[in-house]
Amino acid sequence: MGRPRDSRVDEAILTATRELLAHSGYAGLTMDAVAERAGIGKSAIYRRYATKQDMVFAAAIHVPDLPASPDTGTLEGDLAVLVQEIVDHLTAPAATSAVLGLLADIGTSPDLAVHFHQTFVVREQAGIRGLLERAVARGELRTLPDVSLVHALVTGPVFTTLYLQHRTPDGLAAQLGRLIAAALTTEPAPPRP
Amino acid sequence: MGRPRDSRVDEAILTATRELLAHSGYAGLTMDAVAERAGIGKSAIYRRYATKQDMVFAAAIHVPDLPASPDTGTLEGDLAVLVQEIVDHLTAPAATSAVLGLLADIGTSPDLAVHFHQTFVVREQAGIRGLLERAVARGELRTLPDVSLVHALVTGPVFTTLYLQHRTPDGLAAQLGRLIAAALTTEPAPPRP
Amino acid sequence: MGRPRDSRVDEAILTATRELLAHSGYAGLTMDAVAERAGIGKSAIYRRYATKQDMVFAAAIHVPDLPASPDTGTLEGDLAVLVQEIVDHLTAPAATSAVLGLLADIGTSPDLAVHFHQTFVVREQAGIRGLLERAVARGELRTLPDVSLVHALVTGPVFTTLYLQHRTPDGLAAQLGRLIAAALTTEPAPPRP
Amino acid sequence: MGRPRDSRVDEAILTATRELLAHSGYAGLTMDAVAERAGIGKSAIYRRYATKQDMVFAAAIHVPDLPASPDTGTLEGDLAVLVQEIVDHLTAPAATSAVLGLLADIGTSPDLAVHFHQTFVVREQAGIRGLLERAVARGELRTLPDVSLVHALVTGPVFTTLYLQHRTPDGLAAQLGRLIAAALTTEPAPPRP
DNA sequence: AACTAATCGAGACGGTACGTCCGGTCTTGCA
DNA sequence: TGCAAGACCGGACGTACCGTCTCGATTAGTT
Repeated sequence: MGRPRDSRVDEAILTATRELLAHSGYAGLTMDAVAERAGIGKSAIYRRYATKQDMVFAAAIHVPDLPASPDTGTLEGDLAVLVQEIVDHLTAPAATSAVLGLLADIGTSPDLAVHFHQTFVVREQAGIRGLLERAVARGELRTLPDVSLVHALVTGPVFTTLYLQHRTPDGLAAQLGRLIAAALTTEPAPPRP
Repeated sequence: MGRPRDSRVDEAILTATRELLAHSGYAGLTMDAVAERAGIGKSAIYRRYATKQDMVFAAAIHVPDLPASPDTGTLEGDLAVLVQEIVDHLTAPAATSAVLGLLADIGTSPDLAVHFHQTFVVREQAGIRGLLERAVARGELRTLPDVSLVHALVTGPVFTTLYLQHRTPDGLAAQLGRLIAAALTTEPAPPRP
Repeated sequence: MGRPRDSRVDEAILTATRELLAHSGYAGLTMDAVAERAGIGKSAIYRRYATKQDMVFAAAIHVPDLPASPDTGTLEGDLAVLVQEIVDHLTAPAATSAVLGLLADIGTSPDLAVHFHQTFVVREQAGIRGLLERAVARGELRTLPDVSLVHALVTGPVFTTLYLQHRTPDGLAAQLGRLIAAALTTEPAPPRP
Repeated sequence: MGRPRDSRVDEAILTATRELLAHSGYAGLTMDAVAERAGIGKSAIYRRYATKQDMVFAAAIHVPDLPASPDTGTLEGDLAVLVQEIVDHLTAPAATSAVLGLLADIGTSPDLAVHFHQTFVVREQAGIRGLLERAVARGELRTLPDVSLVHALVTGPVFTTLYLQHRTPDGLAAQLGRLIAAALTTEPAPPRP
């Protein structure tokens, strides 16, 4: 009952957070600054998000009902599409500085850790599993590889490129798609007799 | 002139920092807490390190005169050894929480960014370049691959495994060595005529 | 036109305010707490009272159509009755903590100041004036003393006893009545020739 | 050990508090405003005073080593001097608004209550006791009156005049001295046989 | 043996962000 | 229109931390 939440306030918070993230980065983001820019009171923020981390997560980690990745017909194509999706997520101006900040703060709050895991690990691994099963069905793969390992191979290089090398990931998706497909389809050397 | 620095103070700072990093994480680490635990004054810290980041870097990022990775005779072996070195670096109790914190703070300080880049990117890529050149010399590779890409393939999955999946990287080195070697040695499909 | 105000709501507000005043004091009194305890909404309060001060005033300062103090036949007796009335007003559990809070907030709001003055100063001084005029008529006093001064002599000691000394004012009315009557009826020393 | 408190900071806090009290009153006084005006950090304030009340008390209730009131030779004169001292205390620009605010907040903090009592009640009553004993020794009084009662008679009317009537207490000291002396020296009517 | 100069522990300092709390206003839907 | 529920803005509170600074007390090397 009572007065319902004003959806314009929701929007204003998220927008202001994204703008400030893009402008000042995660560390330079202030709750008061968000409130002021959004033209709202701090209480309106804390009514929605318990901590700064929660708010940034909601604002920066744009996770709609991720549409299941399309079937491109080949393992390599599917992988390339998946990598490109991840790249697109992480290169959104707000996300870039937020992801690392949140990742660093995970040690502080178990809640945040669970939330992060659900979004990035569980969700992505589900997509990867589907993708691999299609490859098995097609005959590209003989057995289903370790999903966690493929997840690491897919997301890891994107992280390194963005956050360690600070390079623009142009062409990364295609390259990674090809390389990972090659790695997975190569027969491991049979154990010596 | 004047009184020389006390090397026991150096030790006490680094030890206390490592212990507190392992116990409270990067975000929970306080300069006052380090000083108290080390039994020293804050001025002794700031005489040595300009910022919290500098101190943590010195304490957590154990970078001795990296001994050039040994030649194991195969690309796969060399890659496995390299991955294992990276894993060992990052799984040191203090490093785990420090690396992400520092990475997140890089946006704040250009100095830190340069320092980090020198240590992680330049150094590792030099090792990778050598490793790949050996493989070319052996005939395992026909041409020298893009070093940045291989760097991403080598370090990225380690990051994902540790910081996203929060799994212990047992056996990761061997698996990654095999997969990356396979990916690099597979001939890319020739363009259709 | 529309729905008439619910008198049970009026009662609930006043009762809750008094209970909370007695329990938490003026500073600890919250509008939300009053609403919750009264089982009503905050709008019902603010429809009746513009500010917290107004509400507390209405709840704590019990001012009916003050029955003119009876004529006891002597100045001393009249004074004692008046003091006792003031004591009774101020020792009501809710009033004790409210009066000081309101007095302190007077600087903030001129409206409250006027309201307070009307209730405490004007009203009481009117009573005192009548009382003194009776004494003049009786011959107990030769001239009418300064009403403000007598007002200060009558109300001040009650304040001190309650709010500075935190003592129960047992017997205070009788004592004050006797002392003030004595002071007023004593001939001031004639100016020396 | 360590760096000693900077006495200029002490001064700056007290001065800023007094100025703001005189300008904005007790309710309008903000810790941030005090810090800003004093040109210091809030931590410097909270290192010295646990709460806003403590700070205001220290700043507004100017209580040096109260010099024992002089012996004027008569009870009336001694009383007038004492009243004037109290008036002077309370009419200091900072004190006027602070005293009521603190008095109102006493319910919140027992510490503050004790502090207040020590300063106003114990100290003043000690002065009054001495004054009355001198009057007994002189023969002006036959027996020592109730100190609490005289305390109420002395301080109460000042409170009423300042805080209820909002009048300037010109001439109040002389009037009160005369009236209270008269009240105390008048023989109570002997009980009828 | 005195002097000089830098170090040391302790802790105060300015500044800034945090998350909480309240007062007074506004907005729902029900009666 | 009244009412309960509760969201909203604004702004103060007291806490915590960073990096700087100031003490008095060491502790070398230099006169």
